[in-house]
Amino acid sequence: MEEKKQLILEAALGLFVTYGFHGTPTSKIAQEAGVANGTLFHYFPTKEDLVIALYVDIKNQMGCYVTDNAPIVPNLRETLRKQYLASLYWALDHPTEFRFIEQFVASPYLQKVAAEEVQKRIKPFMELLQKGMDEKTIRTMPVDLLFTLISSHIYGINNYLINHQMPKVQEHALISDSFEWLWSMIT
Amino acid sequence: MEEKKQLILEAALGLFVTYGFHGTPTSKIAQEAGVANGTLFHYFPTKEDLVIALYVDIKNQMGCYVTDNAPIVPNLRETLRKQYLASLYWALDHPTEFRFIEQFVASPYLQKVAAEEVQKRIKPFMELLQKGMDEKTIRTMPVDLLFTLISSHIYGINNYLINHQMPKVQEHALISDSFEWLWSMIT
DNA sequence: ATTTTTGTCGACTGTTTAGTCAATCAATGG
DNA sequence: CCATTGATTGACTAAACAGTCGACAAAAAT
Repeated sequence: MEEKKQLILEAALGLFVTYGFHGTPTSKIAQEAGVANGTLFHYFPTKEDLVIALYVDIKNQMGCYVTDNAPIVPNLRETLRKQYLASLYWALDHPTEFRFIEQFVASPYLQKVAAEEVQKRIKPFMELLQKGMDEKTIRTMPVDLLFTLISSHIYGINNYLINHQMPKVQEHALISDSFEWLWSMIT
Repeated sequence: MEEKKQLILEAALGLFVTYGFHGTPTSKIAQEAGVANGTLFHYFPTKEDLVIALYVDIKNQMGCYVTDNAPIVPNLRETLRKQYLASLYWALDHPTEFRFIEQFVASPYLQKVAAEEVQKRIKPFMELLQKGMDEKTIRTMPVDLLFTLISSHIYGINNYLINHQMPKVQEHALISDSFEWLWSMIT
């Protein structure tokens, strides 16, 4: 029965984002999830385990969404564009999850999650970028610098979108434009 | 006698970055600073006050450095370049402070610090960007979107630089290049 | 039918924590 | 030289916290 585990993760997510890791007692998480205190520790031996499990879970969700909705096609630019849009739309649809990720990666918890765990999902994407540089479409630079550049661009745009509510149409136009800007930066 | 206040801020900075806000008891901060527990609360009535004071203090330091080292000159591109470089070099020289800022802005604490406090320092910079758009040098877009784009670019580059140690010469070359990339994105 | 495993509960605990307080101490100023 | 003010101390406390435990229930396995 994984149902309660899910409830705990969901409750933890909301509380962490609102009050921070420090300001969220496990007791409140259990209460919010509608389970007993002990149940929480049955699934997550320590609070840290819970935090990290939540991170891994969310990263997986996002990863699945992107790989499902942004297929790799022959054209590099189109592939990249699809991945870019998919990432942004996922983030827009999951603002709470996004905030959690932000909070997590800025915290010392990040160092507790294995590097491979982080790298695993993004490997195909890295190879895509590398190919783009090999065929001289994309500017030559260390591939993980390029990745950092793209990631922080997405983070930035998303933060802007979160803080400036606007109609869907306008939102879409902005996202579409911003990819062009990104593209002109890296080519 | 502001000396002890400074000692407390310095101790807090190091501990927060290493253990996070939650993982750092006020008692350890006082101990590390070499002052009594009560002294800490004499200067900062609550732990939250301390965290926020530290944020404001660091933001001020950074702001001073940039305005001192990156004068506004007639040429927009050069002015922007100077500000860009100054920001990055400050961040490179103050990795701990930078990490703290990252952690802070991702945390719920951010909402406790008045918006004006945040906006105050960057106002001249915003006006600079607005002027660049008015004279059609820079792409037309909401000015705070442009600001977000530049900020996250700097954050990204800095994160890369922190995680990939390299000789000063190479570092400088990369920073110089990355400004060109940024410039090609926003013009 | 009986044992074993697994999930669930919530009262409980030992520790840790933010914050208090009454008592000194240092400095300033009238 | 005293009075007032502000800085400093560290022992103290009340509350909050992460995590434990023994009991019970439900399901699975034998």
